Amino acid sequence: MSSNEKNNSQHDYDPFQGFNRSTFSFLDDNNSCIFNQSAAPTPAAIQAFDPAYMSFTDCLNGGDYNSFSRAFDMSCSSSNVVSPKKIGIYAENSVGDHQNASENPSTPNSSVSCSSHEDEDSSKGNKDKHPKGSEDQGDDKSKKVNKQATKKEKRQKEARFAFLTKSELDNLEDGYRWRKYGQKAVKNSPYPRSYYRCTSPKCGVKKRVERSFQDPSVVITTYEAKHNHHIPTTLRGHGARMFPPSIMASTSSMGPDFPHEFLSHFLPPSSNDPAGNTSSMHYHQQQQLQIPDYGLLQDLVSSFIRSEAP
DNA sequence: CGACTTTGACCAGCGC
DNA sequence: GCGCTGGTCAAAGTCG
Repeated sequence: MSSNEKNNSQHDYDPFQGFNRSTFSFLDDNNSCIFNQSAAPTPAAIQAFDPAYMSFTDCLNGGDYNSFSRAFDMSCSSSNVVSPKKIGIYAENSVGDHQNASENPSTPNSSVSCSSHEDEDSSKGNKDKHPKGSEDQGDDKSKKVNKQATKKEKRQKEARFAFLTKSELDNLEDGYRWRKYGQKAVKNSPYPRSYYRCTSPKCGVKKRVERSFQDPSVVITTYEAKHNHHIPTTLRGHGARMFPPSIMASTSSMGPDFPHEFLSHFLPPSSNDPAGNTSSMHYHQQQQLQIPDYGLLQDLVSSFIRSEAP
């Protein structure tokens, strides 16, 4: 079995494998930042996120949620106790809650925030969709019902990850090809929410993109499920330039589980992009995020590869 | 002409 | 039951 097949067979989406030394923020159920890039990971934190010790998913699923706070030296208040579900709530909340996240005073320098969860609690996300006119089509109806039931079961296992990114661009290029299938006005926000679906056949990955009302410079991108394919080799725009060639070559061999979007926020601008106008470029320009060591990225990649190796 | 976006309508879940 | 809201569909339009 190839490493790719192994990836595809994996059930748990472990986006933070290999990111034990990265910089990111977690949000709790109050969308309060419970850990951000300003807090240097402790050895315990590194251990907590080292795939050799425990995967991120395992950590989330573990019984001792407070190990998070210990691991990251977080001074969690009673309301900041971390739990997988509580973290996950973030991705299910309305934009108003996202706004709270972005306006949270505890995250003034937090440029990238993320949350994750298995959405077993996403009752809304499990709702069945009946296409127009399906009621008057006997067999088609039953087929669609079965299809929807399957979809429903599938969705219950799909992880969602939300990223808060500072960018002038709404649709951050992450290397994959997306087709917009909807846009909705968001309550209490002048900015609409856009719905995208991966254009790759049989890939059910979706993402929602919306801009924070409180901080319009913040783009909230929520990913749902994982890609069952690699990044397309033929990309429109500058997508393929988001990663330096060495990183692209490495990550493309990792399989679809690799969190390209997440990683992209930690990458310096690609030297292949003379215009430097990728979303990540905007991000780094605006936030002046310090990349402590470019080699670290290679380490992260290597770490991920090791964690995926049989 | 294919890929993609826009946009109004539809549907289901939820709270009251 | 009703209204609100989030999520999705699909026809029409746009673009390269």
